[in-house]
Amino acid sequence: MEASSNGGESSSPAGSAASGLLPLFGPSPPPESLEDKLRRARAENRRLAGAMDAMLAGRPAAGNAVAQQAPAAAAEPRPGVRTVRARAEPADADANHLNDGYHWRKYGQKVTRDNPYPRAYFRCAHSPSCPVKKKVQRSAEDKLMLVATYEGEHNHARRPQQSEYVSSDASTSQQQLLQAAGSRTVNSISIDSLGRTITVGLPEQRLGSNAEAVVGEVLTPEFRKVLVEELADLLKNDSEFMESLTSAVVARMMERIPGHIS
DNA sequence: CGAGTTTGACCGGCGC
DNA sequence: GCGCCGGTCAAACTCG
Repeated sequence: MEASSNGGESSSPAGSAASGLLPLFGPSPPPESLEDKLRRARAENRRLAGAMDAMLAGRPAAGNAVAQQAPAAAAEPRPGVRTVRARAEPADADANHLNDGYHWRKYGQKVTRDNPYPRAYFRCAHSPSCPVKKKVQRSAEDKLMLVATYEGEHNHARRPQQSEYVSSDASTSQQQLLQAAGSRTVNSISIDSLGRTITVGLPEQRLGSNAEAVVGEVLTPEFRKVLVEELADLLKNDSEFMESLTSAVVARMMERIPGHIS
């Protein structure tokens, strides 16, 4: 899988100064304030996870995908058809695959006239009960940009999957952590999320300690909050994401203006 | 051995 | 009718 190839961007590339890593285990606050903090963190975590879920459910692509309306100048969008653009990992420069949390079966590939890169055709693996199809093709201008076109709506839940987005339960973090625990010691933990690798550093006093011993402490709402904040930060600083988000919002608003012709 | 992918063939819509 | 093109099929193939 592309996520495990670790070829993606990292918020704190391995080998960089420790200042780039997020301190996880600061000096312990008094127990009473910790409870409050945990409650707050839990609530915020739920809120962000919910917002993210809503965003992703509305437009099926996750990964580092950015869903957007069809360009305003393009032909009127067909109902149930959504276009999603996503930056591919450089390590996957040849792959036409977009991880969006659903299970797809490829049923064809075709070179089209206006694009030197082949277009791949996928059907939801739940077909024929699920009618959703998608087409994935690299952008002719930017070969690292994948353009996916989704047709139809899934009539089933996403499959549980590692390396997707921060979920509201601990399983994702746990899987990553157990992976980390496979090694004797850890000084940072990398989590692939939204197609990016987020590296969270452990404080000095934890360096070299047994990974399994660290896992229990790291599986906390605090840790997950750090993850969500790191994710939000990544997206905030991603000009491409912000640009696409802005155009999507503007398109939605224009749709709601009576008399507006898109 | 089953699930998933590849790839050439085939089909239908569309413009000329 | 013909050719082009996008989309789909299905047999062969690969991989775990």
